[in-house]
Amino acid sequence: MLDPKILRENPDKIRKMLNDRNVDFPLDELIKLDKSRRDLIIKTDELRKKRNEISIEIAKRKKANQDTTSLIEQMQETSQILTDLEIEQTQTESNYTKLALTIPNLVDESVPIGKDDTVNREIKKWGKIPQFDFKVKDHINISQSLDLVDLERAAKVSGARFYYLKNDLVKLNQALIQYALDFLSDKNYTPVQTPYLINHSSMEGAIIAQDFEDVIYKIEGDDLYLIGTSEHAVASMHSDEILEGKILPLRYAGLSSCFRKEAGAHGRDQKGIFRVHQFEKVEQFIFSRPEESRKEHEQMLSNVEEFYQKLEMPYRIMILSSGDLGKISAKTYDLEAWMAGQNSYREIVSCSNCLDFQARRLKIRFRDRTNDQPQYLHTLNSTLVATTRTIVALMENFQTKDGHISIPKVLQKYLNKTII
RNA sequence: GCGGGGGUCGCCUAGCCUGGUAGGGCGUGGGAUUGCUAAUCCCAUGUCCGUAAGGACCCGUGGGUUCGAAUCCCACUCCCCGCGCCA
Repeated sequence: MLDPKILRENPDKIRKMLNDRNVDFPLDELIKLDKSRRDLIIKTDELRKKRNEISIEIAKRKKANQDTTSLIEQMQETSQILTDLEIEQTQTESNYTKLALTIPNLVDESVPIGKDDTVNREIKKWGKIPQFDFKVKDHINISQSLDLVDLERAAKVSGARFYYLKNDLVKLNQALIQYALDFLSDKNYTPVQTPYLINHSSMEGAIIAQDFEDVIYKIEGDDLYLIGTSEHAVASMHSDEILEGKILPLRYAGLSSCFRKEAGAHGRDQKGIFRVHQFEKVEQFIFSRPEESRKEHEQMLSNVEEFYQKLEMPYRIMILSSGDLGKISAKTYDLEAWMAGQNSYREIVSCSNCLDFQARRLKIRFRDRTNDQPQYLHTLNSTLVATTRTIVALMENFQTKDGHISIPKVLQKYLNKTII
């Protein structure tokens, strides 16, 4: 949700954003709805004022045993007009909110403008791309020969894009989670394992409606949705709250399984565990003062870099262009890890600043002193590790000549071995 | 799942029976005063509209009855206690 003040005072800023994002949106209709919504508030407020005045007068007269017939007649009349107006107001309000909830976030000035991912800008490369003196295998190959993944039976039991992890890959999955939690705990993040099912209003606060269809599973018969990431559950954790300014920034290390429909991804990354419906993720989530969110964003990214450097993982950092940017994000960095089996960089981390966009939808505010006007805070989120994708990169980059996987130093103590 | 009790403006609580401007305490912020970090007193402390003056809304949520609902009625929801089931 955008600040309605921008809508009123600077609609061109929004028009530019829609253009930059290459999004169709009936902005004029939203402006009109905002206007009529406010007009109706003024009208109904006036009527309620009148009603309150008469009501007080009736109470007074009743106490004094005076006649109230004409006043009650007036009340009846006023109430009738008010009821009609209220119906109109509720309708307008709901139309406004419905539409306002679908508008995407503003785009940060530092974001490259362009229609799709071809315009994403690389800003950094780290690490040496591994060279092999043998025929490189992809992760599917490796996991099959080491009996680490069973895709066929998963397909039988659950369908495409599901998997059974087996043997040491189960432990590697856990090792990544544990390493990530330790890593963030050391940086004073509060670990939080979230509910995996959340209700509609929480989900709608965290994402935009279209995404419900594309990525979110719904539980039949209940007002519950499977989270696509712990971000959804952590963001809504403080909904409808006014936080004390002094506790900011709030930094959470969210842990959860993640569930995604991956609608529209048919044909892409069809095989293996790169693109799946379920995986585990440790996520950085920050509630920040507005003036500090850009700094926090950079800090999150540098945490991510440190994490993957310690994992000895070659990567590059991209800034997503306006056309590729998620609707709720104002600016997103992706970390793309080198994947030897595919001979290319692939996305494994997404690091976003949502500014006050989610906070407005979820009504999360803060203030420094009791009598201050509460203001919306900023929310930021970034993958630290999404297990399956990082496992793919580890398998492919750390493969050995004899078909095994060597384990990066930082993970060895969690796995209790140096090779799989 | 069944039975019982509950949800009041950050926290605690009054008001509900008997409908008529939601009151108090604590905490917090600001101020006054006192030669101490204490005490006392005053003001403020939910949301929305409005530049403001001001006004409207707010008693878990949504309906209903009524001129008027925190209060009466219905449904839902969450919490607590007991029973049942259960990793």
